[in-house]
Amino acid sequence: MNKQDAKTGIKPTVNDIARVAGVSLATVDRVLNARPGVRSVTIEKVNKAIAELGYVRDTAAANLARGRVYNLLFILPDTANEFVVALDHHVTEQAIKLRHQRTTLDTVRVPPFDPQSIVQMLDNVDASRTDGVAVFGPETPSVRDAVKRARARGIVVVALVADLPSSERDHFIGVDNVAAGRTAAHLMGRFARQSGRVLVITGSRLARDHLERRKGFDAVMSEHFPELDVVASIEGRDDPELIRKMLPDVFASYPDLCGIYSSAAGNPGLIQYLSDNPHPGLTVIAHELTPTSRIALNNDVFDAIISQDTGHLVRSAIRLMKATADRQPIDHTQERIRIDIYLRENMPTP
Amino acid sequence: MNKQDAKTGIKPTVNDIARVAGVSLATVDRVLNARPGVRSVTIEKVNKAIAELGYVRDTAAANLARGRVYNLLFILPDTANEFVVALDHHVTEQAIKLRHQRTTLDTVRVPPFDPQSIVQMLDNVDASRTDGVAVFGPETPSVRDAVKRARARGIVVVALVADLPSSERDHFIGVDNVAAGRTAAHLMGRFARQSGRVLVITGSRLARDHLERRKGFDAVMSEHFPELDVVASIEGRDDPELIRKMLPDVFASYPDLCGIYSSAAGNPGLIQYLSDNPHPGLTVIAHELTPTSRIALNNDVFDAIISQDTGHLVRSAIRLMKATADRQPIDHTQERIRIDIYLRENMPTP
DNA sequence: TTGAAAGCGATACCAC
DNA sequence: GTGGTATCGCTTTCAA
Repeated sequence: MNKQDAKTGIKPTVNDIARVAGVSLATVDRVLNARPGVRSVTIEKVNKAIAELGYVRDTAAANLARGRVYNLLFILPDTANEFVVALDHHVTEQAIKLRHQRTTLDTVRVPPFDPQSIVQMLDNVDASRTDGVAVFGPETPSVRDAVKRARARGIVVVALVADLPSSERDHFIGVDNVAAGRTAAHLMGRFARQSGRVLVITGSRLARDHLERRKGFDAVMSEHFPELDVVASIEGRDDPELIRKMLPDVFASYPDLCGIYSSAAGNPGLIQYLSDNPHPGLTVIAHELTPTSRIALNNDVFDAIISQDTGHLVRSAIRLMKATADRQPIDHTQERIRIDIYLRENMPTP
Repeated sequence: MNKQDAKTGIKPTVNDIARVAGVSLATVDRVLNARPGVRSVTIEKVNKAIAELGYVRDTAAANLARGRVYNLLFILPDTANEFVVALDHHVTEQAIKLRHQRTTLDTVRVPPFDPQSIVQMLDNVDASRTDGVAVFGPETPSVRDAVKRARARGIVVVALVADLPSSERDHFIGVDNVAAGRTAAHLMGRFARQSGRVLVITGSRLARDHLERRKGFDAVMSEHFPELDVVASIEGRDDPELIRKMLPDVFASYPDLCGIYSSAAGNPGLIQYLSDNPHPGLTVIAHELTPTSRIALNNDVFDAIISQDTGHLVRSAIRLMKATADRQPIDHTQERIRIDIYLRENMPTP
């Protein structure tokens, strides 16, 4: 006897649809996956059954039958800075974990601040071997076009950390950097012990995330903390050594410097300088919780750190690439990357 | 021809094990699932093949074959406070999402601060119908014992928000509340505009999370900010109306009050009072980002909010209960709940 | 244009 | 103690 009496409110399956629609399993599958070669009358019947039963596909079973494998690629800048190292680390970690879940993760490193390398990487991605790519890089016209080309080939492309809005990437995984800059300014304003000058250290004019932070920082400083004077920023190019060398001049020029906002990478240079030349009363706010910045926070060299969870960034990128590739819905609250504020007291244990 | 030549480095399956070990599928399964009735010699053979091939079970396939369904239960205090409402909301949200992924989620509400109701609920949980329970409640000897009994029956029990360490619960999902209290103190110390008195509003002496926060707060205040004097705390029992009524006396007693740390629930009462009786220069730090506290932050009634992500709490609890029920490994970095600090500038959009 | 039947990887019932 | 085999929900040849 057939399990006809499955009216029991349990989950309907493809078999139920086939029975109700009076067609075969194969036909149900054709309709379900929009495959050609089905009369529209039949399509109607099947769709009616689907709606009637409230059918929802069991993705796990589908992937099993299909032998579905997700091949994802991360394109990261080839810098030694700890934030990128942390991202890379998390990709590797997920890679070994997801190997047993039909997912492969690869990472390629391209020269930093070099749009052409990214373009080249993107153009080399083979749609038949790669389902999705996560890109952390500058937004230039050439990158934008390469992203568009990749997407046209059917590859899912997401922007990581720094957005590439003009490229029509599938998703952006990262924080609102304008808000991050505003947050830094708010903390600077409330923490600064006196009025005086404030220095901003930026990274590159090419980096969208850096520009946005700067913008947000300036807005809040001028609006809410007029007693603090933001002086011309220095461009550290994420280079610790360069930053360390630039600082003596800055302090010489502004004896009343009371705050520094390190909005990009290169923190080790700043920390080195400040450790060698202590400036008590100086309020320092930097980005990204890393082994080095963690120590600086513990030693009162930094007063606060604005951060984003690298593990979350990577896991979120993976989930979004898979969901997009499968045209599945997204849980936006889970994917929203928060702007973390860390003080000495609330750092997570390493 | 058989797919003998699967030496291609691809994932080994139960079939590969059976072939290599020279036994049947059924026997492989017996060994894999530690079922009785297999000679130790045979067990050896199979285990050897498993190790040799580096086999890892495909959970998706296993759950499909098994018809595995996860039935999980959340026990939450029956209060109208927004934090609990948010938790409840996320449980419901996940419930409808996971319904299509072999998972059912239920919530029961028990009277707040009432250990006996929790004990009753726990004792009534049927191990044959429920795989795991997440409990948010006070740590009392009776609750501790009920948790132990539930676990003895084979039910996974996790503590949510407030830990129940003495119960030997399977996991705790929540923040380090001592550190949260320390964080609040650090912010209070840096934000307070002058020296003076600081008030702490606690919830219940039964609530472990409240006690821990208080402990952390006091420690940092006395150690780092001696210019601020923490006065005897008031116990608000998470009751907005009660809190509102207690405040006039407090302000009368301490004209130099310069800070309030609202360490538990009941914020609406505090906000109401402060809106009716503005105290410019007063630094207020509260817990949990909710619709109400969000507005208070926006209106400068609150200076900062210490929070924990309710969506993350719920998703994490679910993942942990499932993983524990299946004896699967856990990604601790993903499950760590962060102590969030929110200023007006970095609140996530609602 | 449609259907029958063989899997995907793992489990479980029923024999021997 | 072991092995054969149907089954889970879905996909995919191969025929008809």
